[in-house]
Amino acid sequence: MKNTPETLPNEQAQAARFQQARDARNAATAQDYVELISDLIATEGEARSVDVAKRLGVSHATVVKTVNRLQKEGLIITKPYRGLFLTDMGENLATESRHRHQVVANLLMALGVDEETAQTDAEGIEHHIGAKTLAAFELILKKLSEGEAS
Amino acid sequence: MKNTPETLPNEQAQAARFQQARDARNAATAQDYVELISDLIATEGEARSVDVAKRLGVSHATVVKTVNRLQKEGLIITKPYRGLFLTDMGENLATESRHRHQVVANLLMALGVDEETAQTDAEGIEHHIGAKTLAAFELILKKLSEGEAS
DNA sequence: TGTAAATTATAGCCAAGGCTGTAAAATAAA
DNA sequence: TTTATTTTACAGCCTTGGCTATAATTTACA
Repeated sequence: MKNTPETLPNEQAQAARFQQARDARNAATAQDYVELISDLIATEGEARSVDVAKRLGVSHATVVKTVNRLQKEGLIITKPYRGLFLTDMGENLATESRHRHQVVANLLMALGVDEETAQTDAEGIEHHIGAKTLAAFELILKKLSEGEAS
Repeated sequence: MKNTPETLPNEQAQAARFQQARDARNAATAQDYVELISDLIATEGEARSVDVAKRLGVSHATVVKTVNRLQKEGLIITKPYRGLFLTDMGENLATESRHRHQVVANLLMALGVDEETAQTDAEGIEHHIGAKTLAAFELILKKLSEGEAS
């Protein structure tokens, strides 16, 4: 079970990788919120913070605080007692995030992972998929769907 | 570009997914530290906090603080001016994390992603790969390496 | 209409993980 | 041996993202 490398990557390169992972972690919250709000509006007609809290599995106080921040950042609009809405920027981010999520989940399932596991792991993975990796995933899925007479 | 779902997942199920993603995020730091310390010891003979800081791309003060926490958690041992060491628990976590990292990076490359991108994205993705998904990835890689006369 | 329930907001707390700046200790070099 | 450099440690600050408890507001119902 010895799997240590013989050499390490270049110092700056490695630091850049970790930095990118940290950036992705920090961006994840905003993506989760706008994606969920967009989904709630699409399926339920409205997105109330109570429902966001329930679906994220956090307290409503946490949601209120985070929503306030995302509102300042220009992603969300709140109409008190009338639910949460997305700005154009928020809607664009939601669409993009949802797409990444779907691609990741579909790829995992194509690789033999069951749906529930795929959905769960995709929830974390999606935030760390760069443009190149996303393109590679899409290409694989396209190939598989074309040659689906396997 | 409308990709909204018609229905939402079950509320509890969705909350559990987000919770798991948050748990993975929280565990990521410890994994990054022990993995890097283990790699440094293997390749350089020692792991000093200065080098950990440089390779993570954070300040040394941040490393000191985090190392103190991980020491309390029983993963790391510090011998001042003699570098950082891993407990058995830390070594086990490092081995496991490194393995996951390698599997993820190899799979990305097998799917057509270039090495640098694979390494970067793997740095974030690895923390969100559950046992089932890891097994699926390993199976794919095994199949590919067996039928490598493609 | 008036009251109960639901929803939203606020206050205050905590831990993690960043940072800068300063101090101390050990090592290396003059 | 003294001095300079490197390494480590510490103090104090910030933001994010959690929490509970309490308050305020709105909606819904009796």
